[in-house]
Amino acid sequence: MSGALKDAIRVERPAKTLRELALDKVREAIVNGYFRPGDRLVERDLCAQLGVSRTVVREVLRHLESEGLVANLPNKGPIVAQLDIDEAKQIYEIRGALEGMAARLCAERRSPEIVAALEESLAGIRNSYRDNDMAAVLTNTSSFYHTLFTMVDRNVAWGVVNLLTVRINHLRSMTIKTERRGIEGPLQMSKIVDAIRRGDGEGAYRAAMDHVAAASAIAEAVLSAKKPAD
Amino acid sequence: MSGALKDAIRVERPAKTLRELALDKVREAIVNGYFRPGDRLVERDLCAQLGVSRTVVREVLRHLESEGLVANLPNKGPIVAQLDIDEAKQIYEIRGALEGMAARLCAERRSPEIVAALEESLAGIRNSYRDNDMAAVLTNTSSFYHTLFTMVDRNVAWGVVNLLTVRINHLRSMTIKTERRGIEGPLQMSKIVDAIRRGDGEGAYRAAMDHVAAASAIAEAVLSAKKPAD
DNA sequence: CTACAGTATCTGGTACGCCATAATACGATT
DNA sequence: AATCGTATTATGGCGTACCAGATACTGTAG
Repeated sequence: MSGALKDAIRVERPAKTLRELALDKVREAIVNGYFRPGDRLVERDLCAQLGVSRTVVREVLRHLESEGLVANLPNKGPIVAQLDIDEAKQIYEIRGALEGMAARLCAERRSPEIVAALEESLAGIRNSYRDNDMAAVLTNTSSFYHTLFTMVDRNVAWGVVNLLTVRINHLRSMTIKTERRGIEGPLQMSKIVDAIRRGDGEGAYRAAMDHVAAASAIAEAVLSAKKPAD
Repeated sequence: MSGALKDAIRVERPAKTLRELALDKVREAIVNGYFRPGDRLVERDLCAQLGVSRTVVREVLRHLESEGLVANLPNKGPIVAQLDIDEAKQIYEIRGALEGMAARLCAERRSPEIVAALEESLAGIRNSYRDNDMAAVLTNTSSFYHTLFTMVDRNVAWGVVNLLTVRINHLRSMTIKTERRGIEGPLQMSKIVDAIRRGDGEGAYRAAMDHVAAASAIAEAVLSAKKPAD
């Protein structure tokens, strides 16, 4: 029994540690707003709510801190990180640079598989918009970019994008609900796919940049409209 | 006593928690090779070596894990992450995209302060090369890029670059020792500064990309020359 | 009504113990 | 002697209890 075959019969084990489960739970809770920005995250309360020990909770908080989802006030403890408008714009800008890079690489590869995979994701997004299922829009959008990166073996960049994206997730869920985004969003993304199909690296780069730039502009509008009332 | 004045007399406290100190120590130990890639990081041993409790050690390991410096084998525990050549190339590529972006922004701002600050860092690098002080070369190079990002208020991107850079740190220390790097490195960086000085955004972008591309090529050569013997 | 002391709350940190698992060594059985 | 089963050990995962220091809150005395 040699090499790759050995993995085939490997027994699938849960393998998830309690800490990982707790991490996912808390991250999810933050991302979809169960914990609001600025909320204090009291260790012992989390212990009770999650049903795990302080050891686990502390490790989870450290992890989320290094992800930028949680901020730590000295001698006061962790709170859900606040997202200021400048930081959000920076994140969109970085995503633009990286997604543009990935789009260019996809275009230069001229592979029909890539185009097919991207179109499948895009169709999923259109369907989700039609069904008004905003959660599905988000996951399908993620999968679109996931294929964009992984098809050209850029998993590190994908990891970075993912890391940054969770920090602006509640913004994302607001931007996609915006008027006209249901039409313009998929339109911009199809421009990316078009450029990739015809092997136009520069065009794919620009199209990807345009798409996040549009999202950034909407996010800025949403955010500055909300903050003054805050 | 009102407002800003209150901070003036504030007693400067260490402020660094024990965990942060331990984090820095371990990261440093990994980055400059005290712990080699693949080494197991046994919690209880680290407790003894660092003189802290297991709780702290565990939090530190989690943090380094999310930084990509430590990998966790299921049921075996943490080891120092191995760096494969493909991942290194991806990291250099991302740095190219982000540093190029920052350089372009610097050029577009046309501010003499930026040029002055960059030239100061560059002079530091030249001096360090002349003195054959490789550690100083690294820190000065970091400071060069630090100013590149912070002068245009791109602290998030700087954070990303920093995060990625630690993962290839031992590569960096090998590339700068390479023949001719002491001449070509600063030369390429001065091209970045030149482009910024004349407000040439596209040129600055290309120059920054060229610089990391060169570093990437050297790193690839170093890495592929070393791996077969491994 | 203000100042101050006491108290509750919470994090940062430590110590210790228990359990599960993996690997290894050891011993027994055929 | 080879194989199989069983202790032992090492280690991570997890939980609990405790203490010190900082902060926020509160009630009381002047």
